Amino acid sequence: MPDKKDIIELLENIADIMDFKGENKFKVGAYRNGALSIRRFEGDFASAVSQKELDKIKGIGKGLQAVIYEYFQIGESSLFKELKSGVPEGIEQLLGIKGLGAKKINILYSELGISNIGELEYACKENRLALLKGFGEATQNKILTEIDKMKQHSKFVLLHTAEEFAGEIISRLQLIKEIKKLEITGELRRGMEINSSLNFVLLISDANKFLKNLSAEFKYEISGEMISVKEYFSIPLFLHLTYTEEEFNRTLIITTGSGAFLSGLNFNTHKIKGKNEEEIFKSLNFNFIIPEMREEEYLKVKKKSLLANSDLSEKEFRGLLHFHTLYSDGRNTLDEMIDGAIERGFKYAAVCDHSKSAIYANGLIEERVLKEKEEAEKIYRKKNFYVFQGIESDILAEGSLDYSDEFLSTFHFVVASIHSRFTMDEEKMTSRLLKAIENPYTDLLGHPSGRLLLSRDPYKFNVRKILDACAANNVAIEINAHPRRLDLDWRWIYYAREKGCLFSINPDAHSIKEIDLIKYGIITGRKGGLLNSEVINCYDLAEFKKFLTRKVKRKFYQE
DNA sequence: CTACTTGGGTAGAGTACACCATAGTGTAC
Repeated sequence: MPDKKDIIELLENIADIMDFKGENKFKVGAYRNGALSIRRFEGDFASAVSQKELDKIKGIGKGLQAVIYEYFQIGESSLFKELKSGVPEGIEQLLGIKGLGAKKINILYSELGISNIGELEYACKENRLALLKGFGEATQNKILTEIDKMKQHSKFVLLHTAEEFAGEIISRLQLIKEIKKLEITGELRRGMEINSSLNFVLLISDANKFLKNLSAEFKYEISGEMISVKEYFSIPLFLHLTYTEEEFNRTLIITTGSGAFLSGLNFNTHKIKGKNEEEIFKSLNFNFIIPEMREEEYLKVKKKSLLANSDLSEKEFRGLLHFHTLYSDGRNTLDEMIDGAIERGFKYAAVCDHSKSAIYANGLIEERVLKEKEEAEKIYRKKNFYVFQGIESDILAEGSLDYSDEFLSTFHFVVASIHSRFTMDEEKMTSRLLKAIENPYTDLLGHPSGRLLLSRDPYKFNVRKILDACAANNVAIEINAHPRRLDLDWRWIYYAREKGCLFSINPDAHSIKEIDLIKYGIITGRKGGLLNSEVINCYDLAEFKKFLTRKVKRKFYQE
């Protein structure tokens, strides 16, 4: 039986091909919009289909209904099949290249017969693109750079993907009874934001039997005590074999790394001995350091008080700050999001939908803000759970936020973030951010660098100046927990802490499920040694209210 | 293609920016 996800994918694929073929852009848009409507549809999709009730979903008209019903009935779409015939498969891949859209790809295909990335790269290198009408040297170079980046990025996966992979490996390895003990190690154990390989340490009882059983699960190569599985995931998998407890612990430390960290501590790997990691650190005259913090950056920190092990954990989080709802581009109602927060043990929340200039995200004009605020108060009264009236206000090109000061003053909590105009020189971007930080109503600088891991570089700005300004202006810094962002980069956390900055770790959730992404932000915070006391989400309700009124007066709900 | 308004027809996300070409298009957010 097809499910919601299959239909969304089908509609998006149809839109892509229509776009490539130069179909009417509103028709293409209708398919894209239809996919979005279904993505946001809250009810039971399968039953809506079987009850023939799709016409109740806004954005799904006659045409799309026919496509969906057909797909449910016969498992395919005749429209999609027809569209697809004669379109090479690589076209989809080409759409993934930044700077290349349907129109340009169409020209490349019809003029030069380019139908995949390999051919495109070759044509660029032969200078054939620059000769086409509408193309030039700059475009050609940009495409080459993008292809290069794609190749680099394909060697990594994001943290949550690595975790997913690891889960699959663990469930398969658990079938092999010669494995007495198993532990994740390497980049994933250190909570790195991107991972280039998966690593496990195994304690094995019988090597021959183990290898025999392993070959039933994986195709592997063996070299010394290390087994590598190359073509199972997009990144390689390494199993490090040990046969005694002591060996297991030593290997765990060595493979956890990082290499630079261990050599910086002058860890003599031959001398490593002990029942567990704590003992091993102790025997070498070091305090135990949690895996996440075992990085080169740790060794560069001068202020001793910053080097205590991070005590951040999910159970200390009381405030769910910065999340979205159906009002802007979220997939759940405010009411549902609050239920999600309550279920997860949060004690209060601040809804921060997009502001009015975020048109692409259905941002809120003043009138709609008022409506959401009203609802927030209602929910607060009904559920006896504090719902702060927040906003994620766009930082405009020159640094002002996109509501008047008067209007801004009516929010309980203001996140300021950049969502457009990323390409500015460092000086301009820095002063743009500075102005936003100096705005008296700004409480939090959202995803400070704008990076999208493995996809978009951070914008250029003077990070030190910005972190200094956050400290000076009492503006907290976000560690956006979305695995695509993990922004602020953990490498800057020690510097910010030294300056006395406060932090806020937020899932930027666009659905109930995404609230759980907060754990990746916590891992990232732990990498910088962050303490609960430095994270405003760990404040209790009274402390958080106090934080909100540290600079400006704010009117909370009347008791 | 969809929604809305009207009973057949029309509008539909807005905008900055890079690039190529020297006025306009394509793309991304």
